[in-house]
Amino acid sequence: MTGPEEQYVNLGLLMFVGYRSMESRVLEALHESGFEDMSAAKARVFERIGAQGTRLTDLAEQAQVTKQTAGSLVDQLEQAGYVERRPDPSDARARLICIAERGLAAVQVAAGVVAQVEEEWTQHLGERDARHLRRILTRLRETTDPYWRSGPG
Amino acid sequence: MTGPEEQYVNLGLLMFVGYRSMESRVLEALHESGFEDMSAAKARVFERIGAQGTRLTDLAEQAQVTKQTAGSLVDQLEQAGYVERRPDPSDARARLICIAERGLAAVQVAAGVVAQVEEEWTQHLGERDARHLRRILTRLRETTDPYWRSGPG
DNA sequence: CAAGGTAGTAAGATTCTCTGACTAATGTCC
DNA sequence: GGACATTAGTCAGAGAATCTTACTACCTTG
Repeated sequence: MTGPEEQYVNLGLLMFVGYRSMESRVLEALHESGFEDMSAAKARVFERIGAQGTRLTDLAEQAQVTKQTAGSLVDQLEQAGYVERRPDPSDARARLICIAERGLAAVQVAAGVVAQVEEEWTQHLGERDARHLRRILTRLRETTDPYWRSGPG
Repeated sequence: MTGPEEQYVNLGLLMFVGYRSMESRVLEALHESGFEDMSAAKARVFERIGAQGTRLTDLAEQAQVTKQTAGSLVDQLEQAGYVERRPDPSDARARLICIAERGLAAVQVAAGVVAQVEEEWTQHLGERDARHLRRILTRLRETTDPYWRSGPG
């Protein structure tokens, strides 16, 4: 009780700091690599597109924005060449949002930065705690992610 | 390629899910308690106000927005009675943003929800992993939080 | 086929956020 | 002490993100 005691910080805030750090790093790298029209909001939708394409409604739910917001962001991503909309063979109302050529290039850059940041974090935390962190956060997701395992398989 | 294998999710995204969950819960409780004019953006600034008051520039830095954005949010918080600006005795240019009466009431509600959510998380993860999570995130903050330990003591 | 639900779009307002330019107080360096 | 750079904060205006309400087209179920 005498030293420079660490004041209490809630877990949500602690996660925010880490999340925000990763986001900034990725966005910064994208801007430097010619993807200057990528923004945080667009990236939050973009990064949730699955390999076989994802419906707008699912993107909206995962990113936790309304369908209209997601739709507007996808419009911009489409015009910028990051994604394309294809008809969904299983439902004529729906369309699958798929990653287009420019999007693939961005994904590669982003994946590189993510790997590097995670490596830096592992250096700081140690292999053991880094593994722990991933495992615990993954388990936490079971209670905090409304979308978790309700998605389209 | 056969089972429902857990697909790789980066640590930033994992933290986002947890952070967002906490934020939603707190905001929801505030809205139900008569603090309907509180928003996520305002809360992100508000929750960083220290016990002795905090300067606008520090709030902006911690919340990772510009001074202008923070200033605008503080204006709204002030008009809504959550905070008040007082002269900073140590610098006539600066003012200390302090939590006002209504703000204290909101803090109490928020603190209650945070405690409850953390309790739920502890139930899900187990005491041991919950402690681990806090410890690891706190340590991670040393590398990810640009404001960390650069603040006004 | 009719009724109700789901996928997505349209229009418009509000909120958040930034850039650029500015004032006033402080700190620094001779 | 005075010139100059720095720091705290505000003003003005634009752009981005987000929401609510309302709508169309398609699907599902009986």
